[in-house]
Amino acid sequence: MADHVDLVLEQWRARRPDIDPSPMGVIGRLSRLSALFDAELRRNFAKYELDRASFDVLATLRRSNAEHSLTPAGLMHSSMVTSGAISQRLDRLETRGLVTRTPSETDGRGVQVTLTAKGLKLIDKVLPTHVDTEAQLLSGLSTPERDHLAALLRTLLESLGDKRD
Amino acid sequence: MADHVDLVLEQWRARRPDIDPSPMGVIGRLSRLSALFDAELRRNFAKYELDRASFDVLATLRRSNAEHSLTPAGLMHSSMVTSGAISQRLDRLETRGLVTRTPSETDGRGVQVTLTAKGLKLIDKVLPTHVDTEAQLLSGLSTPERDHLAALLRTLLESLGDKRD
DNA sequence: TGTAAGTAACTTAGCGCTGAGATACTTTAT
DNA sequence: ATAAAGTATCTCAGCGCTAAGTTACTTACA
Repeated sequence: MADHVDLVLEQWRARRPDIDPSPMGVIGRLSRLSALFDAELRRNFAKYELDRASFDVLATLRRSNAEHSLTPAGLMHSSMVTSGAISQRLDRLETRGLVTRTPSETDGRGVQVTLTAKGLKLIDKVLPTHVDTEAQLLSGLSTPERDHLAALLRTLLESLGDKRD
Repeated sequence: MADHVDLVLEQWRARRPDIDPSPMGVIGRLSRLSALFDAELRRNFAKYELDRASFDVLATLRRSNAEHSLTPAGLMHSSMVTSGAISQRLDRLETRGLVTRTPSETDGRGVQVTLTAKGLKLIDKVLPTHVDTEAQLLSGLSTPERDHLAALLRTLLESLGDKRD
């Protein structure tokens, strides 16, 4: 049994036997899987005229609180993109009537982003199909394997300083 | 102990208790790690006036064979991007004198891409620092944990049809 | 042999993101 | 009270990618 990364590792060992390429065995596979997952999840989003960026914002608002409401800064922290990207995502979602921007009552600089009824309806329709797609993508592993994988990835994230907030 | 994804899972269980969000425990962490790794590797590439795209091409040529030479199609298959992206990457690398494009002798449509001496020197300088950076990123796991993680990721890649070629 | 289908590489419009910077408001310190 | 520093959001030029389409060549077959 061998995947693409096994070939790459073999090639490196042949051409540069002085270098231990084993870290690529983890990081190469991880980034390859990430790309494959992304492509597949995108196919599902497209059925609902969504992309990853829009889905991320809608889903983050949906799960955040009962009001489905956050600041742009809150969305930024959750999404790992810059503030400029959030502004542009919100422009698109606002144009489509899926979210609203309301000035903060307490802070003149602040804005509150809230799911509209239309946005709520859409994300609640897409979410189950999204989770189903993810489950499909993981169906090559048994449940204990999946749990073990999640635990290893969590250890790694924690070692890199990933925090709850 | 909890990472950012644990928080997300809790939020989903609170807002949508009818949906089992556990697939996100794997896929969410995986894509988060991929983004963190990418950012850190980029910092290293930047020291050598490289980006991920250029590094990928140079490294693929370096490990491919003794001539350090492939077709654009070969580079495309290895890199998971489109043919248009490869054309543009090669434009940039050719302009910098790191690779050459030579017409194929047997196929009038074909092109052979080869590392120049300058390109070879650069990739051989960057490669050890790249692997070191990767090893650093994985230092939160023990060696057996790393091996186990690589094995689980390989199983998953194989289940998704990832092949050696 | 001629032509249709297939293949390799390239071109380009459009897209979303980054990084830098601008704007407007708030907090802190004097 | 006022200036300086800090914060929240937005704007925009530039970048690399995708998707669609083009060009040039090769292969298969009628």
